Amino acid sequence: MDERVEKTPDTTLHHRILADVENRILSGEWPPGHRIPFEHEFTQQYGCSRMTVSKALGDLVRRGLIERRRRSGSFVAYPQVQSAVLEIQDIRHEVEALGLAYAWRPQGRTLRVARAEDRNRLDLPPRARVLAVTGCHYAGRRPFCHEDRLISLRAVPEAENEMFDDNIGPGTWLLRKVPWSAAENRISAVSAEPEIAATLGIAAGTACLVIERRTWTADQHITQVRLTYPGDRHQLVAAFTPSQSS
Amino acid sequence: MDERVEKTPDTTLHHRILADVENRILSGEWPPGHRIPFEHEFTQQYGCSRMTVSKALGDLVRRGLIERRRRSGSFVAYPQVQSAVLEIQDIRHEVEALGLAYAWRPQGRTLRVARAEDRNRLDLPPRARVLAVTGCHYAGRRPFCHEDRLISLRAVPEAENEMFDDNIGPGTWLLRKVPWSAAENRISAVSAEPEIAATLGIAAGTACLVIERRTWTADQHITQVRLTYPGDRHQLVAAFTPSQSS
DNA sequence: AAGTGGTCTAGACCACTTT
DNA sequence: AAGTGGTCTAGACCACTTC
Repeated sequence: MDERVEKTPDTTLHHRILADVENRILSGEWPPGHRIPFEHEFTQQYGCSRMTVSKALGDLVRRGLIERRRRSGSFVAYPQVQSAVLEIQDIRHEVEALGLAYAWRPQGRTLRVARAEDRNRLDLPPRARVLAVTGCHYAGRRPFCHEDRLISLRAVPEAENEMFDDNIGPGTWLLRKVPWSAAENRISAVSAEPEIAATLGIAAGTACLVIERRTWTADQHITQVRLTYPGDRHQLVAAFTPSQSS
Repeated sequence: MDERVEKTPDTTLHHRILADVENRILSGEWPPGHRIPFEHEFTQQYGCSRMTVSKALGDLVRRGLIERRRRSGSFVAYPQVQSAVLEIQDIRHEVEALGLAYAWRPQGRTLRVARAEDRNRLDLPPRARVLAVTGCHYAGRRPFCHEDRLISLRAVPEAENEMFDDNIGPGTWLLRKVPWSAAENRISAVSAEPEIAATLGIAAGTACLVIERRTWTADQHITQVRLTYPGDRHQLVAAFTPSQSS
């Protein structure tokens, strides 16, 4: 009680408010459905302005811990949907982060007018031209992941002259060439087909983790890729409610 | 230019700023590394205060589209890590959302002092008591997902008297009993073992999607669960850069 | 030394929703 | 009708970083 302990904030005020409320929720002191204090009550308790409280509570909404309703107040949310954050790296970085040498070895490269199957993967207009690329990513000497990719030449015309041979995979190449994009990932499990199994050096039928990703910019689809990982060697980790925000 | 067109904002100002910047980035007009205008330039352009600009740019940082550095400015980020948002539902809701009847059928229930294997799954002190539960979730008449769960009786003592028989799976039960929690998910692919394959009605060795989830509250571990989905029937969808925020 | 973003204030008006 | 949260302002001080 003596000595000005207030000297070292060491953290921001809105972060302290956020952490305090979060602890009360995670400890069970404030169960789901519980009405937490109003903004003006927090301002009194912490001796701060409404905006500071508002920022903290807004972050809690973003994390899914509370819901806010006008005229009613703010309530602890019922945890029905867990929105987890999944970090998806570029494969080159993924491999190098493991301390292994990265390599890309191309297998096939086909230029063609989009078939019905292609247009299904990429949502293209009729007669659009696409580039289909297959190959394998290596971590050290072991196959790491098989790639089967479709690139829209309308979105990335430069790809037509690119051979993807000198250890630069199409994913890495596109990352440099196409400025920014949004994506959707679908994750599933499949039994490896014979050709892919041979590439990966596993028995046909082995369970594999498959990530299918569609990527687009503001107005058009760029690429669709099907990445096949040997299931027993790869794990995706998604942490829910990470400790950081703001 | 005539008529006050300013009448209908129809959206908030900070959201308009955010959308404008996002479009410039996704269209490629502002490539990675590009320095975007300073806050005070935005305030002039939009005729607003700094806090409004700050909120918009802060949201863009959260989405991973820009990075901000003091004294230097704000820059379009290099898209190396895609942090995708994965929505993980309670299985009951997942099934009912498909318009199918949900059912839970228990298979095994064992009360025991934690073995080494159990303590590895749940990070418990020696001699802690745990409840192991196995069973299957059904969508309509078809098996939907096999569950293999470990519950810490230290964290949830009431579970000792719970039988999990009347269509309330342990996940749903825990969701009601334990107020709020954080979790970590690990996603991988495995070949179905004979017993699980029999439960799911698939051939042994079929590729399955496995989600392993550990859940804890502020201070202690609650439960660990291993969910096995038939790989060809289930997909996880993770959207990157969703259109909403704030 | 100067300029950036990070934080915060003490107000204000408004939209929405429940009473 | 009243009270909540949502948005916004026009300032302010500070920390950090590059100059």
